[in-house]
Amino acid sequence: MNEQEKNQYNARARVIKAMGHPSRLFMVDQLQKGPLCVCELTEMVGADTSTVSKHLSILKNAGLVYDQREGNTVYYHLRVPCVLDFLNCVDSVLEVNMDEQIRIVRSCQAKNIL
Amino acid sequence: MNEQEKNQYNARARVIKAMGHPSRLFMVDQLQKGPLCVCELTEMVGADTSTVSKHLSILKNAGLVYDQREGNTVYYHLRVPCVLDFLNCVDSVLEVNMDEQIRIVRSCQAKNIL
DNA sequence: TGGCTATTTGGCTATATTGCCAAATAGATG
DNA sequence: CATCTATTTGGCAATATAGCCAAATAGCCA
Repeated sequence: MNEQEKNQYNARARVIKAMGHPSRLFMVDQLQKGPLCVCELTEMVGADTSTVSKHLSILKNAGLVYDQREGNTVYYHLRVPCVLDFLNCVDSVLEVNMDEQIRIVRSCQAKNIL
Repeated sequence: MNEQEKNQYNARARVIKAMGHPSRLFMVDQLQKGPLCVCELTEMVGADTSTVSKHLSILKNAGLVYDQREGNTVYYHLRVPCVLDFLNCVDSVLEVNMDEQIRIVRSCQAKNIL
């Protein structure tokens, strides 16, 4: 990894890291259906408003969402739609993991270890 | 987010978090071309072997890679190919961010702020 | 202006992550 | 068995992240 590659992977990792948190991932997922304000997301996530606001600013800094003020409520929009495929891929990883777990359990059962 | 949803997003976030590190992302990217041993990856990443080994175990625990021993070298394989699309999506986010930056700079130039 | 609601920011503690060194383990080979 | 190479694990210090409360800010409306 030379310097340029390092920078590139740093930038990429920053975007991915922004999604690597349950609440943030949930919010990104919800925003695919349409924009939501901080108060709605706070309600849905079930955490302190300040916490949700900070999560949103992380997503915003990563370029995943943008905000739009309307009166004194702020609506957040998903900026890049391809994030949907993201979740599909992650779910397929989880599915493979699950299959693997089942295979291991079965093999233990066959050997009478469990 | 009810309890079940919370568990689901925790599991998903764990997989994504595993990729949210420059070195790990780089390794996943490299492994798309084919399996590599720890020593090769260590060389490519340019960090301590123990560091690289720990990164690989994180990827392994997330179910993104699997390992296969051959003599006393261990080869790591990518387990789920869809991760390629992942990077494409991330790059498109970065591209949008870049465009945004340029737009902001231009607008400042137009207003003679810079 | 003053009060009201929505959101952001500052500050703090608890917890998690990172990366190195040193030591342990696994397998090959003399 | 001794030794060598490849890898993993333990331990530690530095740093980053998370989430809450309190305080500040932004925009309404009387």
